[in-house]
Amino acid sequence: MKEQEYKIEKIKSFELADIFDCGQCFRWNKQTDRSYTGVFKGNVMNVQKQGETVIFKGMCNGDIKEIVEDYFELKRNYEEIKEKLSQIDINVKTSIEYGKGIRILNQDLWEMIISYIISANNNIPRIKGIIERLSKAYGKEIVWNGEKYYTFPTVEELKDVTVQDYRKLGAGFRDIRLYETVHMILDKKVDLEQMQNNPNTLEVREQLLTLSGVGPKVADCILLFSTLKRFEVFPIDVWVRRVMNELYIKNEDETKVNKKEIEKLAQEKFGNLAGIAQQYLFYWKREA
DNA sequence: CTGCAGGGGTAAA
DNA sequence: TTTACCCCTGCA
Repeated sequence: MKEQEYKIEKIKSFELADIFDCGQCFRWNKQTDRSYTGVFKGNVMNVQKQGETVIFKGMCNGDIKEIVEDYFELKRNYEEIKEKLSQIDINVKTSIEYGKGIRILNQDLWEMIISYIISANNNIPRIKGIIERLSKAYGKEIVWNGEKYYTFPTVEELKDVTVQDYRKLGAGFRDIRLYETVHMILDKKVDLEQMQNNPNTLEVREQLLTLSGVGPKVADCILLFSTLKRFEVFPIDVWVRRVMNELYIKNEDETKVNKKEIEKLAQEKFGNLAGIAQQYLFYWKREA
């Protein structure tokens, strides 16, 4: 672990608020100077933007340039993606103008599984609180600039955690699901490494669905936001249902809109970029 | 101030 | 297809 800094000038498709507040991550917090600080993959990092320059500073367990390029997926050409999606229709185009700086982060698979189980029927401030307390209780401490930070606990670090312990952290009824999923992964009932190497998205999705607390929406979020990086999936929550109904389906009772219908529509319209389109639409509709 | 609905779903009935 | 579930917030 050592303190490092990395700077990128003239960066495109990179806005801090769009990236960190679009609902994909739970451990990045806005600072009083408008920069964001977060903990990921054993690193603590602060990101600030000055004009078209982004400055990354942090306590990193490797070369900061490589860590940043991997986590923010800097090789992915968002200019091209946005160009392509903008041609679909005026709604998508508007949503992209609104969230032009969104990038999907390459987040740890294991962390995403646990985080999105916690997210079920829950709101963001509370989700963040539970994850923070979980990390503080079972993760490793990193001190940086006189502040204490905590890494997300590994599977092994949660080995002896009981259902009651999760309940005490405020996880609520998700306690048993966390416990069961941790043990399914520990016992290799589901093999994350194998999952990471499996190119068949439907197969990986089926495996994720066997985990306790992982239903269709949570599975799709894991597929999209983790290192699995499957951009063809389209997570459907109440907001996505709302925006898809408003823009395209126009059913007077939004709760009656069939999920299958939304999925089909998303596949037809957005194809293998459905997941990214979902992020632009979701962020646009929820913030505006 | 108290009461109550509802939230970025899942699993069991 | 419907319902309960933890806990916090917003609002009557």
